[in-house]
Amino acid sequence: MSQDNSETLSKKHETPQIGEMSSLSLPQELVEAVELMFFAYRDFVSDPDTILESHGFGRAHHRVLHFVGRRPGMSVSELLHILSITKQSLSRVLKDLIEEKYIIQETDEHDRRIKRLLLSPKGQKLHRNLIDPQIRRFQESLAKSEIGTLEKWQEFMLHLINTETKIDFMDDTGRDR
Amino acid sequence: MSQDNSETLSKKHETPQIGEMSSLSLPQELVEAVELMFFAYRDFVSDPDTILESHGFGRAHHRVLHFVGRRPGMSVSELLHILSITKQSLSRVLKDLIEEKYIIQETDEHDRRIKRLLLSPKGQKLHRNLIDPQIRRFQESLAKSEIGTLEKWQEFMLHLINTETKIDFMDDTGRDR
DNA sequence: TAAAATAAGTCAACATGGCTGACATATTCT
DNA sequence: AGAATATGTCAGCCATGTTGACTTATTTTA
Repeated sequence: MSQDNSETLSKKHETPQIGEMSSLSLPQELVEAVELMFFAYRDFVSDPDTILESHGFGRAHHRVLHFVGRRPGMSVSELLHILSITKQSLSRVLKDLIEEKYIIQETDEHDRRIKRLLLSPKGQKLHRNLIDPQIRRFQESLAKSEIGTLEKWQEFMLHLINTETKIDFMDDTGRDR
Repeated sequence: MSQDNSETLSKKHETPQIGEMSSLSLPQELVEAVELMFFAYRDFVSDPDTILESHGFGRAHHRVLHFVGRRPGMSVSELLHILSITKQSLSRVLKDLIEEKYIIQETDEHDRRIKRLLLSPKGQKLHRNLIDPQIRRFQESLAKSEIGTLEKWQEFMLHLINTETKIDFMDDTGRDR
């Protein structure tokens, strides 16, 4: 990825560039960064789809498996909060996962209204199969990158997220940075 | 529930490789990276939603506006290819954008089957309003990051995407062919 | 202890944006 | 002339988001 240019876009149409028509021009490398977000995220999440499909699950199931796997014993409302979806949306996928015994519910011992969510061994196995290709993709990318890339990438990605989300994320990883 | 396993913050580059392993532990910082992808992408794309909503549009409309804006004069089939969706899916949103005059179609002068897509001034303005908060988010994050962060971030993100997609991305930025 | 708040679950309806299959039309290529 | 290509359309299915209204347990509180 080199930078600069934007004058060398000798395309088929004589194209009015966005920057020219607007009052101010945009930093071109950040417009490209917007697209990097789109493409990288799309390809990154595409890996687990085949596996999910063979189980009759979708990405919503994946997310639930992931967070329950990462934070075993979390309550339904904590899960709702992290996912930022409604309980009716969650309900559909959570029901599937519980019925097919990927996720186990245990009533909290101190407050019997709360149900703690856990992955069954079956659920752990699926979770692992889903995350493996994503970890591998990271490792392959890191192998092609300079030393120190991961740390800078992490730093930048963390800055991109909202403060409220950041709190969730910290809670989720249980560490402070 | 959130009692957290140690994890040495030192040498992150000696991570266990996960080639053919069954129940070994995963490199924890890469599991966290999976979540950074999820949270960062979600918050990143959340910015334009309010604007879109006020126009009665969704994210699908945004993507079309974005790529047509970035690559004016592209054909419908080129757009389909970049978005990796079916023409029936595209049709719904493209129809809206054309009817409401955000996007203009011009028949190609040499092959009258092909329709070249362009943003109208109205479309350019909306595109600009949609991308502005995302650019701003990047800039604010960069301001908090070390020098050289963007380049390393870009490098890593580019490595994450599939080869086929990479070709699209390059074409899209009109460079390195 | 009765009332209120909380946690979880359910039903119903609706929106968005993916998908497939089947066709129609205009245009260009062979 | 016939095949291939680019675009568009109809119809329906599916996953996953939304809102609103309501139920059932259980715990907290006034």
